[in-house]
Amino acid sequence: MHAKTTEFDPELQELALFAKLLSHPARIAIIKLLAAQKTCISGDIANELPLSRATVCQHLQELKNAGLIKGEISGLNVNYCLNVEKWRTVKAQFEGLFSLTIHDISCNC
Amino acid sequence: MHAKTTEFDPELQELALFAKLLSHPARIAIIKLLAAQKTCISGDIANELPLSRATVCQHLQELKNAGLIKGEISGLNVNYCLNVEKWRTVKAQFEGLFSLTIHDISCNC
DNA sequence: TTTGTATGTCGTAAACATACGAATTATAGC
DNA sequence: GCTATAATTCGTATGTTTACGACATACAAA
Repeated sequence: MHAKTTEFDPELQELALFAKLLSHPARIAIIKLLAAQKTCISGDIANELPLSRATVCQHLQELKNAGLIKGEISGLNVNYCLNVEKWRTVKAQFEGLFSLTIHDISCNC
Repeated sequence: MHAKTTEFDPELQELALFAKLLSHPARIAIIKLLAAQKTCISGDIANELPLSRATVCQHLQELKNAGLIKGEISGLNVNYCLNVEKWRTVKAQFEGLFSLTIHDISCNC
């Protein structure tokens, strides 16, 4: 994050961070897989995506650091799942933005 | 956009691009200002944000290139406004994501 | 036509994101 | 203990974003 972004309203900063999480198709794909419980296992997730294991792992860590997913070691595998609590928070933030009342009557563009 | 992102489902790519638009607090702030019609004029928008005019202009162009806002010259000023049509499209895409049914019962994390 | 004001573009520096091979860690099973 | 396997971290190359001063453009009004 650039230094300047900290000068914005904290709510705006948080929403921008959530948006950044969703700003790569791999991360959206991961969230969708986990929501559908098609697979939990790191390797299986990597196999579903057109990226190397290393890159997928990087995206997984990004989602994990943000608290949006949780990971749990199970033998040789690692199971990931959505943090439903956090997902609800993200959803609520976006819904706040999208429920803005739009006053576009006086606009001539 | 990296070459690899084109290998994902086009719907996912589009949503990721919309998310990228919202991934900077300045751009969210601009959208909120325009939605509230607090101001339309480029210079006034710049004055509301803790960034230089040049940088704000860059963010405005980014939103404009994506079709999310429209700009119209009016004498010395430029009036911007939200493209309500496009905003509805963005909203619908996100709502699609957030209306995912979550199957987290079998997950132990 | 000159001057001032509002915008936008250019060039560029610094920070950040994406991607992956190679090395590392950690567990399972022999 | 060894070996195989799964996952992650490291190092690094490449591309993108953010930020802004300086310059360019375009209109208005003196």
